[in-house]
Order: sequence, then C-alpha cells, then structure tokens
Amino acid sequence: MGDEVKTPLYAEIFEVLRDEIAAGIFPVGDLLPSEASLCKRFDVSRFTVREALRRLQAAGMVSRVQGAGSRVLRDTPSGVFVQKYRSMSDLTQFAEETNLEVLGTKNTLLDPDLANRIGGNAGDPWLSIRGVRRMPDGDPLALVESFVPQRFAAIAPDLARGPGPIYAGLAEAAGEPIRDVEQETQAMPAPPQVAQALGLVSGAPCLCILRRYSSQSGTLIASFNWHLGGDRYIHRTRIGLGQPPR
Amino acid sequence: MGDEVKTPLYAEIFEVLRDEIAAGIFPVGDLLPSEASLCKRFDVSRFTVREALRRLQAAGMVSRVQGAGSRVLRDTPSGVFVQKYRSMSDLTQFAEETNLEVLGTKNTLLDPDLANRIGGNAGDPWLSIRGVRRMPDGDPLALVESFVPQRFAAIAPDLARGPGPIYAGLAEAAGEPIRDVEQETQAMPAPPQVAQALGLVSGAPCLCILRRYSSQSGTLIASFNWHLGGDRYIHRTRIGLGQPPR
DNA sequence: TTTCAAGATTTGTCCAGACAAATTTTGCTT
DNA sequence: AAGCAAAATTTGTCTGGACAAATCTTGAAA
Repeated sequence: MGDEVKTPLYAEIFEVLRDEIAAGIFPVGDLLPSEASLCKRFDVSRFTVREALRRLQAAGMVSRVQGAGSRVLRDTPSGVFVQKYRSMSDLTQFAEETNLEVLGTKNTLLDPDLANRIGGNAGDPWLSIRGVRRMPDGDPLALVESFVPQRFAAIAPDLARGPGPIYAGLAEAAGEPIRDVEQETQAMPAPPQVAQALGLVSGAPCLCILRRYSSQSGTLIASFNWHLGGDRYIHRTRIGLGQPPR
Repeated sequence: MGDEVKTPLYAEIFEVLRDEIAAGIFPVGDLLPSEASLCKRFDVSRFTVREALRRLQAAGMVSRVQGAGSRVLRDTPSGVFVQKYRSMSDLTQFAEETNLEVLGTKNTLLDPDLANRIGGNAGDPWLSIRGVRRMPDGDPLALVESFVPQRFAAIAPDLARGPGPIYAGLAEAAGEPIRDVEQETQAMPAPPQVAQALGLVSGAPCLCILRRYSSQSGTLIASFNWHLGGDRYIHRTRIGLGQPPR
C-alpha cells in the first residue's frame, strides 16, 4: 500500500551521477557531459538537470565553470564537515530547523559515572530526556540526551526544543545568569544504540558532543549529549585569542 | 564608461533583503514576505526571487518551509566552514604536520595597497616570504605569504615554520607580548597563481585567510596570508561563549 | 609555426506558467 | 468553546523557451 516517499527527479539524477562518479565512469579531473546531453539522456528539462548538478556542486564533487563545463573534483561527497551547522549559534538554528521526536523521559538519581562526566553530584535527582532530531524530511540527524536537575522539570517541554529557547529558560529557572558553556567534542564509532536510532551502519563515524551549562555561582545547570551521524557533522567552537598557542 | 560589473538581478535582491534583515525591517523570528509578493515588489519572476531566497538560506539567514513561508533565522550571514583544521590551535597543528617549501623572500617597502590591507604604514621596510605548505606525502595544501617588518629579519627562518613557533619569536623580537590576533577569512575561486601552486583546477574553491598579529602597544608585528585549496578547509575561529543566543 | 578572429559549445541568468505538497486559516458543525 | 473539514496560502517541483557571458575550437592569415 503506497505510502512511498516520492523522490524528486533531480534527486534521482543526483544519485545516479554521484554513483557513476564514484564508480569511475566519470573520473576525477574529467568533464561531465554537458547539461544539454544530460537533458536528453534523462529526458528532463534543463532545470531538473541543473538542480541535480547544483547538488553535486554543493557536495563538493563537481566544479562548474561557465563556458567550460562541469568538472569532477572528487569521487565522493566531501562529508565530514559542516556545511551548514558550524558554531554555537548554528546549533540554535539546528534546533530550530529540526524536529525532536521524544523517545522518553526518566527521573533518575545521578549515578557516579554520569556525575563525573557532567560534573554534578552523584545521587542528586536529575531528569533525563532522550530523543531523535530529524530533518524536516524525516531524516534522522542526531540522538540527543538532555540532563537537568529535577527541580527544573517544569521547563522540560522547553528542553525538548533545543539549546536556543532553553537558554533563557534555564537561566530563569536557576535564578541567575548562565556564566559558562563548556563543550567537548569527540569522534567515535557509533555506539549500537546511536547507530540504530540514526540508521547508521555499525562502526560508522559519529560525532559526540557534550555540552555543559553552568550558572554564575558555578553550579551545573544542564548537560546535553549529542550524537550526530551520517554525513552531517559539527565542529567544536573554541576560543583562541589572547593566549599564545603551545 | 563601460567596464561596469553587471550584477545579476537575484544578487541585487539578495543584498536588499540581507540589508533589510540586518536593519531589522524583517526581524529575526518573523516571516519574510511570500515569494509572490516579492515578485510583485521587485517586478521579477519567481525564479529570480527564489534564487535570492536560496542564497539567503545558504547564508543561514533564512529558513524556508513548504506551506509555511520563509522565516528569518539570523540577521547576519554566517561564515565559512571546516574540514580538518578548525581552530587556531589546529592551525598550529597544521603547521607542524606540514612542510614549507620556500619559494622566495623579498625585501620591500610596504606599498599603500598592502599597507591598507594589513594595517601597516606605507613605505616601511618589510620582508615578504612566500612558500607552499605540503603534506608529508608532498601534496600541496596551501600557498602562504608572511609579512614582517625587516627589523625582524633575524627570525625569518622561524617564520617559515608556521604560526606556532613564531608566536613566541615574534613576541620576543617585538620586545613585548602579543596582544591581539585578528583573522579574516574569505572563500573564493582559486586565483591563477594559487591554483597553479596547489595543483587545483580552475574554479576550485579556495580559502583565503588573512591573519594579523599585534603587539601590546597596538603595533602590527606580522601578517600572514594563507591560500588553502583542494578539499581541506579552514573556518573562521569565533568566540561564542558568555552571550546567550537570541 | 604562431597569432588572432570568428564560430561553436557550455553554463549563467531570466521569464511565464503549471501543478504538487505542506501548512495555515477559515468557517461550519457539534 | 471545541473539533473538524474545506479553502486559501505558500513553497517545492518541473516544463519550455530565450538570450547573455564565458570558454573552447577551428581555420585563415601572417
């Protein structure tokens, strides 16, 4: 019964060309066929072909020069980076552009291991929220875990909305401004749980981001744990000025 | 007369909307006018408006949702990205992991144009060092130009080693600590010189990084100009902590 | 052989229109 | 007031065509 996701034509063409480039049918350094001939081959309008080529270009696989043609720059999408989400404020945007599917919430006592990881006191009552962030098209992007003290449970719904809105909410709930945000980033093979949630193959690279919000008095207010997978990654935002590098 | 640079319509519209967003005419969080009304306002086809909106979206300023409209996410474009080397400390690592092939050194008087670009005084005697940074396997990665006052010529060999080691050397030569490091990043098609040095094809994206070191008293100590190409990028290092995102 | 101009090729810009798909609004019904 | 279905709105996909601008190719002239 139906329910199939309809793929745009340009997306199909993009995939065909991407795979053919990967297979070496169009070697790196060579020109792709012209737009006109691709139109004939796929029997579509130039708009559709250009849309596909534009995506190949966005993936860093193809360079397009007026008058010269489209040249193959590399045979795989230039994954890893971040094309879109780069800095902390981008993370806010990330939260706004994606949807959270809440998998569950849990009241727990902070176990020593986690307490150590997020810098809280073991045994304190904390609240845990787990969910999957999806692109508007349903593509899973990240597995997110939020940790806050249970006394902040009232703003739990806001927590689900991401780092932007919660920022003010956290400060308000804590009764003082947020003084510091720390972030640790680590690349690792996707843990089974993450791989399953994000549809990754076992062993696929995944990016783990741990983020801590502290109040003015140094109290830990919240901790977020992101696991990002697939070909969309995020980088660490760091301060580098004023201190000579070693 | 003549010699004018023709700007595409969508580029003009992009700039108008970008500036209006920056000016707060379309506040962050609000919807932009619909494509149809923008068509009327600028008296262009929907294609042209969509092309402009697409660029606003690519700049991270606007989110577009089918059926809902285009929403303003931020009032300034967000910068460039990253693949391997990301922060200032990564640049140090970059310098340590790569070899510099010195192409030449030159004593020059700071010409007005360059003086303006790097913030020095025109006519001062400066030293210029050009070279290619290569990966251990010989793969060319970046074309680097270093500029320092000739009174620092003694540490020129160190300059060739990259930003890490020179940091201390510069401070020592200047007789006072380095107070500030400024960095400007720009993505551009590789200039011929750069393309040739790095073995890039015409039209390949290249990243231009201009870095200025200033002493405590505000004197410019050194300026470095990097052109990075191929599939290895660097992004602008920014400070994002302490201020709650809006 | 070299140089240069004309032509051919290829991508960039732009239009007008059509329908599809998603969301929001409206208004009726309960 | 609340729920729900229809209508209106808005962006997404796609066609066909036209001309401009940049690059490459060809061939004649020097």
